[in-house]
Amino acid sequence: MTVSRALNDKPGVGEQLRGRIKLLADELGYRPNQNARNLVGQQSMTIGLVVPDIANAFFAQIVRGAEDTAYERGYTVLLVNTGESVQREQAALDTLWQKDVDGVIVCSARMAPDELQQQVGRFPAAVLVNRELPQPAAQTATININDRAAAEAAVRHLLQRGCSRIGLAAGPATSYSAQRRMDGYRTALREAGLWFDPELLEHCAPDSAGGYTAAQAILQRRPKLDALIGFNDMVAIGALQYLQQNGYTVPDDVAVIGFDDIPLAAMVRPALSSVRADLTQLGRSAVEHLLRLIEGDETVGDELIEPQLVSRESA
Amino acid sequence: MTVSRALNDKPGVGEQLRGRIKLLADELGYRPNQNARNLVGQQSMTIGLVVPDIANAFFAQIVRGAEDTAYERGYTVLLVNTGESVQREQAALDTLWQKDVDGVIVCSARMAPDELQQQVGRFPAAVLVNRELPQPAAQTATININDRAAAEAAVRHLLQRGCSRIGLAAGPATSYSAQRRMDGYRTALREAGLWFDPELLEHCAPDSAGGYTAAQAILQRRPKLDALIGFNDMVAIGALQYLQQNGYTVPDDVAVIGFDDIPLAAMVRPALSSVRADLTQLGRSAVEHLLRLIEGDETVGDELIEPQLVSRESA
DNA sequence: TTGTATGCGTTATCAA
DNA sequence: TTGATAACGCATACAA
Repeated sequence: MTVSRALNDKPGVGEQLRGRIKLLADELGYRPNQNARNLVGQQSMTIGLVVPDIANAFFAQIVRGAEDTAYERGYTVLLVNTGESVQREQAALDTLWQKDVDGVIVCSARMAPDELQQQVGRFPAAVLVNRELPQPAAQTATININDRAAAEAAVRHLLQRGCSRIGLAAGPATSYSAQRRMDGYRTALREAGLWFDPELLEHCAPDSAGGYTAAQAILQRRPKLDALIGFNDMVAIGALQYLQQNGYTVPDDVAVIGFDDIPLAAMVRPALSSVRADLTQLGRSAVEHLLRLIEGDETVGDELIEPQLVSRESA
Repeated sequence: MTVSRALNDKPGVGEQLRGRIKLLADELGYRPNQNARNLVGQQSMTIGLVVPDIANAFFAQIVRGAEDTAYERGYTVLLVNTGESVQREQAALDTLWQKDVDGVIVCSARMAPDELQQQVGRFPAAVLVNRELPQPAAQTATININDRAAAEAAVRHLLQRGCSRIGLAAGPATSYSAQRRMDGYRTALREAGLWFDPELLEHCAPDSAGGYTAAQAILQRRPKLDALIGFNDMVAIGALQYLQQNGYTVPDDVAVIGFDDIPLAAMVRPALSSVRADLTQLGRSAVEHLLRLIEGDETVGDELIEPQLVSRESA
């Protein structure tokens, strides 16, 4: 007991004895066993982080920010990859719960809203990334990227350049992000007094092949297109390829903008303009919110990350 | 006790009682507490994974492969990011040890060889990625990418194309990989009866900026260069940019090859040839080796991953 | 200031 | 086949 007190800097130990204990512990390479600590029911100083695909740069950046912050605060991260499968998401949350994590951060889960809410409710604290909750729950916060604002920024930038026939390779119809970006797209057009032309919009897979075929489809319907927004950078780059292969000059004939600002965006020719969110910061912020929730702070609100337009050659 | 036996499918429980127990456990949402299990001294079914930078695609792929395999085998991965700092590497291994992990996988640590060996010796099992051990230790295996063979393959490919003045943007002088690749480079040249010209070699940071300046430096010394090998794809892409901006045609004037085959390699113009190792497979393999070590298999040997040349437009 | 008894949730061991 | 007891390593509550 005295040893425990000495090592944990708790009062009630003679200073000289404390010194001897610490010295000896050091010599012996003593490290307190975390499992035993957790068992007694304190904090486990561990948080769970659930991501669909760690090899995806988007999530990797978030993970990095989260890991860094957790480390600074003395927490360890339990990472689980779900491979976009609901079943594995379930299993992940089960595992984390069994390990007594102090809280979880869940990135864009596939789970249905109410099931997610229920699953996440078991934990002492939780932060949801890129998901909204049906009803706000205690001990839970959300962090979303302001997709509407991102899309609006893209449209306004193109309008300022003098574009007026702006296409949208909109990504998967089922994606929440895609829906919010479509929203922002329509809002910005309306504000500019422009009519929304459904023929300028095409859903597509969220990769370069999707962008390629979407660009093709839109241009066949509306050959006088003067700008194109991609659901993400890969889509935009696919569109870029189609345009270049079919005699359009970018940005003079058609300006192009993507989202996310992946490293590739700066490297293609012409360099791709993109609307970016600071994902490392998002990860940091997620952990900070989570720790505040863990500490019982009731004032933790949801956060909306404001993206910024990075203007390069393509628009 | 009977409950424990029933739920763990151990013999010594009446079948009907076992059934009732399982049913009830299910209803109650019972999940065994991992900390208590670990405390009793069984396996923790958890492995540690230490990487320098999870946001680096190279490591992200390894992590993904490792995570997948671990999940399939019922293990959970404790991920720790070290940010290329020796101190944090230390802290990471300490934390993992305190958590009673069954084994660790350490990716290209910065730690000095003997310190690494000592640190890693505390664990029941360990796998080192891209590191060699001073003296082979029990319960420890290594997985390395055959950098020498990779560099030799690159050089031979260039020789076959008719190149004979082959530059090397060699990466950080302190990197083990870089040293092995230099080795392979010199070996392949010697085999072809070519003299090694130190002026054709330039160390550089392992990113596109490094490649850019290295290309510049080498070309100023040897303007008649006809091929350039980058330490990795980012270096090669940086070199590509320098070449294009200075009027060289790739691959006609100067052929370019990189290493790693990151997704970006296929997307730049001209598409980059690269020597790739299957990193997801490496991650899978690392976990499989580790689990065999954990199970006490004495026959686990070191592994050497053989990379393959992916020939695209640039060489 | 120091030390003893107790309990966290699970499993190994031994008894019924 | 079932159940009682002890133990894992630590920290809380209480006694000396």
